Amino acid sequence: MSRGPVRRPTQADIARLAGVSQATVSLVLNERDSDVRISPTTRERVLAAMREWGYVANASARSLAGGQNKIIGVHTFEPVFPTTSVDFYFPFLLGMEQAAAELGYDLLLFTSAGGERQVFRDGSTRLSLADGALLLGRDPNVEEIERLRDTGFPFVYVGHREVSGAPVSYVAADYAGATQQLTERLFELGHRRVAYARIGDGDAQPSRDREKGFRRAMPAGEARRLTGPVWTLESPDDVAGLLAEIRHGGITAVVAEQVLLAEELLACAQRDGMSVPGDLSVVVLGDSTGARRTDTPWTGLAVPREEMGRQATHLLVRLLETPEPDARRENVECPLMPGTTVAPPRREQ
Amino acid sequence: MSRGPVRRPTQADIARLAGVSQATVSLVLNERDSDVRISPTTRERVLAAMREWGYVANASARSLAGGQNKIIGVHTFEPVFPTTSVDFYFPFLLGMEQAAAELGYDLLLFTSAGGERQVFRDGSTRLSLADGALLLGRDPNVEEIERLRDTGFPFVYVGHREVSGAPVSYVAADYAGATQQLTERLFELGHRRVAYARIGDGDAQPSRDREKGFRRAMPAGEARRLTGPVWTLESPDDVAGLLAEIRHGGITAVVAEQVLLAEELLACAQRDGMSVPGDLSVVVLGDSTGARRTDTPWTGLAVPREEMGRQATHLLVRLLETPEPDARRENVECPLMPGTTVAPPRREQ
DNA sequence: TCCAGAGGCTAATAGGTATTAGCATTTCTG
DNA sequence: CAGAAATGCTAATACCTATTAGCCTCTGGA
Repeated sequence: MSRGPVRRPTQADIARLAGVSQATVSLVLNERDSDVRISPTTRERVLAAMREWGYVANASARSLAGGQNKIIGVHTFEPVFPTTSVDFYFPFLLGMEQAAAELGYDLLLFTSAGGERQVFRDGSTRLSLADGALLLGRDPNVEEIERLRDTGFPFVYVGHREVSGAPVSYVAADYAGATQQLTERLFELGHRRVAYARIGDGDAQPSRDREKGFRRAMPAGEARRLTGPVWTLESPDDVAGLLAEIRHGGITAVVAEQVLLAEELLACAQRDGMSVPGDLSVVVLGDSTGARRTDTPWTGLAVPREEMGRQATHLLVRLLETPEPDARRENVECPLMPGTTVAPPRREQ
Repeated sequence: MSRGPVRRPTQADIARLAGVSQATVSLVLNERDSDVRISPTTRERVLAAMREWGYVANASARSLAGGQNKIIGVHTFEPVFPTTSVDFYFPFLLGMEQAAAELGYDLLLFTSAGGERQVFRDGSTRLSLADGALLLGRDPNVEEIERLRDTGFPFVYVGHREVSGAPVSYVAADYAGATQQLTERLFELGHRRVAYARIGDGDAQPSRDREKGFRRAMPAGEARRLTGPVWTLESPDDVAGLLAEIRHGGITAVVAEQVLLAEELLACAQRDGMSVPGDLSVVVLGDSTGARRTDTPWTGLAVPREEMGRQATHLLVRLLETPEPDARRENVECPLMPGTTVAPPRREQ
């Protein structure tokens, strides 16, 4: 029988109904242990009226007036759509969902920025409907992040972000640590010459972190360059050349940044009659989201996306409830996958 | 250097700067072709001031003044968590996300209802933070749906829902139609005795719809009962007995409600030396979300979850923008999966 | 009897925007 | 040149909540 949008009851309506003032309704609603006291009788009358009329605070008014909404915004810099992104995106969301539920917050997914997924649009942002925000994306617009930081709006980036000017809060996977451990394990097994390889430029933060971990695992001294070369390929087509270099250089183990690279390497190696891990150990630093063509159980790391989502949410809520002037950074350990693509090097014949 | 949140410039600030009134700033900002005109000179002055000071409209104030929030609420009656639900839940969400993005709405995920996932809590609901809501869940609380309907709050259920009293709007998969087509196809292939089987009680709406489709495909007349028996098993353990009945009754094709049932049936049949589809054709009415143990390409239907999410979102937005007194119901066709588990019956020897 | 103090509540205001009635000025029309 | 119409803008108000200063009443003590 509902004809047209029914106007939602406001605090003023409830106040009229309960025979009190709007201010009293607000005070009851927010249960502040402020200096203002409300008698239990009145409180109960107000609560009853709220229940009866299904009163719900207006989020916009509330946030305009400076109150909390118990809403966490989630902004992704890429559309979730192209289905390839789904595997990347959803585990984070899952973790956020779980943490938000525990903490009593709802999640506001910003989808409406249009194709470009900007935080600011026509100079305005809907983000501020939420109490704070989680930002997410492999290829964020750095200027927008800086601009948002400068507004003082609380947010946490999911993933390692360094921007110019003041730092921002983030929760990142500890790629460096995991890579270091994996690489050290190769040396422990007896490998002496270990290479690092990636496809694409190594400019992205996760890429830099991984390389840093690799370098940290290198033995000290001047042998370092010889011991652990880093190759950056432009495309998967270059893998054949990489393999030639590997054989030439007496390299017995490769740390591959991406699954795609590792798979290509495996294919080339097998074509050359080499076995993995018999002739060549391979460690992979990416996880298997996206297209993977083989079921090879790679030795490497897993990206703890769910845990990152959870932890970012917890961090944000901490920041919301007790604001801090400085940015906070947290690392989440990457679980190591044992896999079957690493073995001791073949003994010199 | 940002010490504390810098106050963002408001329209009043811009107005002062450009030597106009706040109203003018608002008018310039919104470029309404209203009856109010602004001279190009003034417009330019205002725009310049906005640019210079990095003016950003306050979303809360804007929606407070405007009424609509451009937010669609999403309520799930089960937690997304137990990871088994993820496959069920996310495709819907994906469709909603896409549609919401197209339509310029954001998605508010209600997670905070605590363990019980109730719409109403203490008699009030956070749902109305949003302009309207999408409800979702295999096992919803029917009373809550009725109550929500009676508040006049606009919502669309994703899935077929019938509740007592007035009807509610929903977008459902056309299980009945797809089941009917699949069953008719069996008869066309020459099967004469076709059974329907399920595990668990058939009380849920999707179950009833499927059975209805099955019955519709039956040839008319009194032969109907004999032609198409319906079995309801209590547990997978009963499948062996079911198979015995099938062989006894000369049944050559089975319409199985769940993948689990079909897989069990296949296992039993093979144990008995029967082949599928040689000796027994099997159609499956569930899709493969959740644990499936074999890779059998079942002949059956797919649940168009993404499309349902998309369509529900579109329907809701239509309802929001031009309110209608009556509930709307829409069906989404289930794609049919050809699969390899259906064949003509073996010729009588 | 007067005063102090506490208890219980309200009036008033801020917060930033959108909208509309209406005012002042200029230009057009006959 | 008077009156009408168009132009360009502003003042005022509504939207709904949170917060604070302050008012009124009642109790207990001196």
